[in-house]
Amino acid sequence: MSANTLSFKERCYQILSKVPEGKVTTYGEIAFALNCRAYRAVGRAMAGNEKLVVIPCHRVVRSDGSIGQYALGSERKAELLESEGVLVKDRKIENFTAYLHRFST
DNA sequence: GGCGTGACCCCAT
DNA sequence: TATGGGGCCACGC
Repeated sequence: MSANTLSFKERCYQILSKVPEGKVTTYGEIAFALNCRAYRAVGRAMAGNEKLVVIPCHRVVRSDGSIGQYALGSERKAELLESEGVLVKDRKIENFTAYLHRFST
């Protein structure tokens, strides 16, 4: 219920918060977890993130395995992912599906 | 109240 | 395999 009172952005942050360190997720997965197809809206929610320090938005990548964009720059995002233990090759995640975290059991 | 944009995704060529 | 075009939802003006 309380989750329903949260805005779309807040829900995105909550789901993203469920992603453990060393793992990554995709915009589509987050949208799917919200029972919506608003993958665009998820990106917009992250783009306007003012909780950059609180929300690990750098763990969100594209379904292609590409890093995608980032508030501090895609390069910075890659550095953070590598720091998390995720192997990044040419701005793309190696075996990214292995690091992909699924919200459904 | 309506239009355009965006840290995207999928399909067809 | 790479490139282009269309479509989805939420937010700002």
